Amino acid sequence: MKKRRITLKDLANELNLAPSTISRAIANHPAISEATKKIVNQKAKELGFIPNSIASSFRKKKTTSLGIIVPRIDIHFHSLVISGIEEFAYKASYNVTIFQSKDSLDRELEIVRILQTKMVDGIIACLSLETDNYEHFKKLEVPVVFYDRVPENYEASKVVINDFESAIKATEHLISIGCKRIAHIAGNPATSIFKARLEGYKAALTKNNLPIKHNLIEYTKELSYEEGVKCAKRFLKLQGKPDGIFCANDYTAVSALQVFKKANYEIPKDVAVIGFSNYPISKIIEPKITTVNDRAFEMGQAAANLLIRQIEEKNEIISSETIVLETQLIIRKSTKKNIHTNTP
Amino acid sequence: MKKRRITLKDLANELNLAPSTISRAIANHPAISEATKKIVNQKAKELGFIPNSIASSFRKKKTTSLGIIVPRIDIHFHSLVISGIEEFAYKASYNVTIFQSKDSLDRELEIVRILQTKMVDGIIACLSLETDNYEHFKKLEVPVVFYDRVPENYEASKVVINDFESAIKATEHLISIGCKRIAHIAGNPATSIFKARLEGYKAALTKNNLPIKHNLIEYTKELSYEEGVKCAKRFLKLQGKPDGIFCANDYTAVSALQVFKKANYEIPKDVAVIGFSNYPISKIIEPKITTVNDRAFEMGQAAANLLIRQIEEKNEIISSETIVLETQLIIRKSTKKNIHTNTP
DNA sequence: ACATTAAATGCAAACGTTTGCATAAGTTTT
DNA sequence: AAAACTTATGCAAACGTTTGCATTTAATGT
Repeated sequence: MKKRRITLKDLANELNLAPSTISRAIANHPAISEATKKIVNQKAKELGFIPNSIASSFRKKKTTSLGIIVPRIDIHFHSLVISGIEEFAYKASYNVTIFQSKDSLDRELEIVRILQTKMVDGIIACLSLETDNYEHFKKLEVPVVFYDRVPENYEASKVVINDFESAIKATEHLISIGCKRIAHIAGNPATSIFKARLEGYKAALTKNNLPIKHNLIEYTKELSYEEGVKCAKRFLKLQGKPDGIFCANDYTAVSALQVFKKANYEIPKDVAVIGFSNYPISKIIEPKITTVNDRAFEMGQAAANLLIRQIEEKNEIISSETIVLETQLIIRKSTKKNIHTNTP
Repeated sequence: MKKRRITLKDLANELNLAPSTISRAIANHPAISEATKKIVNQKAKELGFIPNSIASSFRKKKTTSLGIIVPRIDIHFHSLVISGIEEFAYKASYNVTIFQSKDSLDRELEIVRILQTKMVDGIIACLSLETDNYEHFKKLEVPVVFYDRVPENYEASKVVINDFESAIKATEHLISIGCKRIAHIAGNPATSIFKARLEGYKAALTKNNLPIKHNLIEYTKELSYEEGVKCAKRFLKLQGKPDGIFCANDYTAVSALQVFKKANYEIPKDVAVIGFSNYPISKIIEPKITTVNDRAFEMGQAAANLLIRQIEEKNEIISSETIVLETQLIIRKSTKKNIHTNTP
């Protein structure tokens, strides 16, 4: 004989009040006198009343929970974004339900279908690599905010960094320390952010009257460490070797650094290396790697903020909004050519 | 005028059937004829019926969702565990709601309170560093499974690795390659897992007739890279320097490796280094670090599996269960003293 | 003293699904 | 052909909270 949970009605009976009064008292409704609120809350504590939030959600048609779709949780970037989302959501009394698309469109479709069943008040999503149309998101009745990998040619709320400008900044930093032959390890250009980084790289060269040499650009499928090693080795075989390498992420930057180091090139003297994303490894590896802080945590916070604002928006005038976060270049030893450092 | 969502009743009216029949048809109940099931499903698709899972949860008193409490999402270990949980839960049609305790007991208490309101069918938790009693978990009416940092002297379901045995294995590996003066960089012994690693280290020494030297053991608060550097530097100042170092995690292993390398010691010739957890960095850094695979992903899967089994358990005979996962030593260059490698 | 207003509480329906039990129709057994 | 099942469907209540509206009581104004 397991004991039933205490409900509003139990409290009402106990106190000879209407359930509605109890409900309002606990919700701190202004129409209820302070006196009754006090009694109710006291009795609630005494009987160990725990509100049934499912019943509440059901009645109010509001779950105060957000659905998050990420490619994979165990990628550091995404775990930081999720952390930012959770942090903001928690303070706003929302909770966060997570799904991994595993970069599969099929799975993304199924997740969206699950979320359709109305368990969340809003959705934050980073598109899977396979996603090339957004019909499934159109069907959703709740607001959606995309981050990082966002839909193109489709009106939606988004939180992104300015990859193009950031890539220019990074490339120009290499130029500013005297690099003339700057190489680039690129991600898959089918993904907009990697394309933007590539374009930024090219734009910086052009802007500074440096030629774009196609053998100084190497493409990867997924910017893995192993792919980075291959790319760097190809650079190493070139006649005119690069004196600076801008890598589209930090893993490939580590690869480049190690390959050139092993071939007895000095970093940054012979070749400077710059990465992207500020992964933990970038400040541990020797020499520490200059990189672009991609603001993952802040991106999560901004996305949650934007989404919750949209959920709670009274005036439904704004249909979509795009937030572009400012990145910053974190300059470390791998590009400190001209600077004598005496730090221990 | 926003359109209302299609409900079971709408379908029922449309088809001149009772809502109960619709409900059963969609749930594929055996009492419903195949013919009606067909009509119902067809009509459901036609009208775009999406079941309201909140209503269902409310009625069934079952949410098919799990609550996860982790210290921080952006710690690689935990993100791997979460990934394992999500993976298993997804296949079992559960979804996963995440909370970060930020290693704060207060926050853990509040999260438990939130989860109390019955939005989850079960909970997976890694205790916060501050947690020293488990009263708040006792109040929960749903099954709880702990992982990694688990309660002591308290009956509960747990998923852990055998830290003690793993530490013995790691230390004996150092001994097997000829190390005589083995140091240890330890975590905070207040945390059971770090204490177990320390004890395993000591046990291995004793078992192999090596003395336990207290200046060869350095303690850290949180096993950070920076702390690791400090510990390693202290080892470097010793008269009898270590010829092998067993570190309680990979970050401190990287520190040790770099500090000794910088001081012109060769790894592993002069000093061998072994880490713990198999972080990505361990196989990227030069030389790659021998480490203990802590099975984070599998730990998540096992926890989810155990929890869901407990949720769905018909016979409530088993009140708690502990799963100990087998670790494995991943041997890499940082301990390959006697082996000539010709790998490129 | 009576009308008006304000403050506090109660009533009852509603949210969309599920489920035990009843019922109707059809089938088999005797 | 009646009795006993089987099969398929319907009825109606229930889950616990919230909310618009009605009602009661108290307070204020004239």
